Amino acid sequence: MTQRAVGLLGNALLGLLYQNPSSGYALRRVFALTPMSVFSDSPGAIYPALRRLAKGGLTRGRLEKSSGLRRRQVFHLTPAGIRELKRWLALPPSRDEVMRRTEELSLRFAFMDQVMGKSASVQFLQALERELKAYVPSLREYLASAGNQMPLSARLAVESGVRGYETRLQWTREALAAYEKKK
Amino acid sequence: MTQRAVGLLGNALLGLLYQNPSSGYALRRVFALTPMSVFSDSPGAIYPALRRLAKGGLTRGRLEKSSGLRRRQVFHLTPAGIRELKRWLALPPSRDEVMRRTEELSLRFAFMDQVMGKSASVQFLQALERELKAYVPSLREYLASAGNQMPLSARLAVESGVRGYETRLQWTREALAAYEKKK
DNA sequence: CCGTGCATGTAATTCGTTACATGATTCC
DNA sequence: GGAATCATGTAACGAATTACATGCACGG
Repeated sequence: MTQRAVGLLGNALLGLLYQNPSSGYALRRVFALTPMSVFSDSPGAIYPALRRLAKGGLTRGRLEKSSGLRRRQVFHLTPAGIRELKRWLALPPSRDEVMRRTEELSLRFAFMDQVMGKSASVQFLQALERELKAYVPSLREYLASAGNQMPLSARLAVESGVRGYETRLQWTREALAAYEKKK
Repeated sequence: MTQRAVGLLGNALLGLLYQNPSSGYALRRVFALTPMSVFSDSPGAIYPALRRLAKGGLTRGRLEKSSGLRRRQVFHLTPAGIRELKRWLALPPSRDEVMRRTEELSLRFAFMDQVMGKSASVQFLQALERELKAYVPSLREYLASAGNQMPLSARLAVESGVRGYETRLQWTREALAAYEKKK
């Protein structure tokens, strides 16, 4: 049982490598140049993470000598790596993630269609909608009861957070509609 | 020059202690029970952070013996602590923060009225609006150009992120209007 | 007397950040 | 020949997570 967690960065790397085997440098550029910029593109984060994945048997690197450039290693997933990626993607969105780790949920969902198929994506969205529908009202209640005694900027800051969750809830509905229309 | 950074958690603690001196336990409960739950309420995070602040001369603890409970330390800000808090709050929202560290911006803004006054809050919102107005279109462009080749769930995930920024932009306008009305 | 809440802490481990270091190639 | 880009790494440090440990007080 290789039940050790690989961390969020590790899973992000697995997801990207599933789509196409890449070098560490190519992965860094994805983090630097696309909206996946939540992750740092620093070599001190990426290369050790890639090494951990390889050491855990989840990826394997192939040394490319062909191009005239400096030796460059292209990583691809092993069967164990694919298993780990699927295990992670199959996790339903937890309450805790919905409340404080939205980034991780977005990342999981982004990979979902390709790796798990549309029906998994729909199930994920339905579960997410359920959780948000339960959470948003409790935040609104907090704001209604505690907001009056708060300074304006503090109240507005909380309001901004609540609006974020409400927007995400609205988004799940539109996303579900998009999957409906596809069929 | 005590120019060492105290970290996001450190600044959150300074802000809370400015409002009212508290024990570590009381601070933990704030993180556990209010929407400030982005921060962990684990003792392994809070107590070492409080100790760092005290060691840096930013806070001082007073041992309370009065209550029958176990000895309990109530921390309050020193003048240096207030200076550090104000220095942090005076930072304008950077592009990088707008893109990837929204939490920190929200936290700064939440404390702003009390510590820096309304005009600082308004300035902060104006700067934030400027940055968001510049950033959102570039994200929309990315989505328009790269979105077509992406799997549906990936495109929707990016869309969710963009919507978040758009919601925040809308919020800055309403927040500015709220300050206008107050005058 | 046992669980729950108040209250504070430490140790091991893991991970990210910052900064530094190296080396090849291409373009000007 | 020097800058920019491709490409990979390490070392020192800081900080969070998890898990454990302690101890008082109160209600049932």
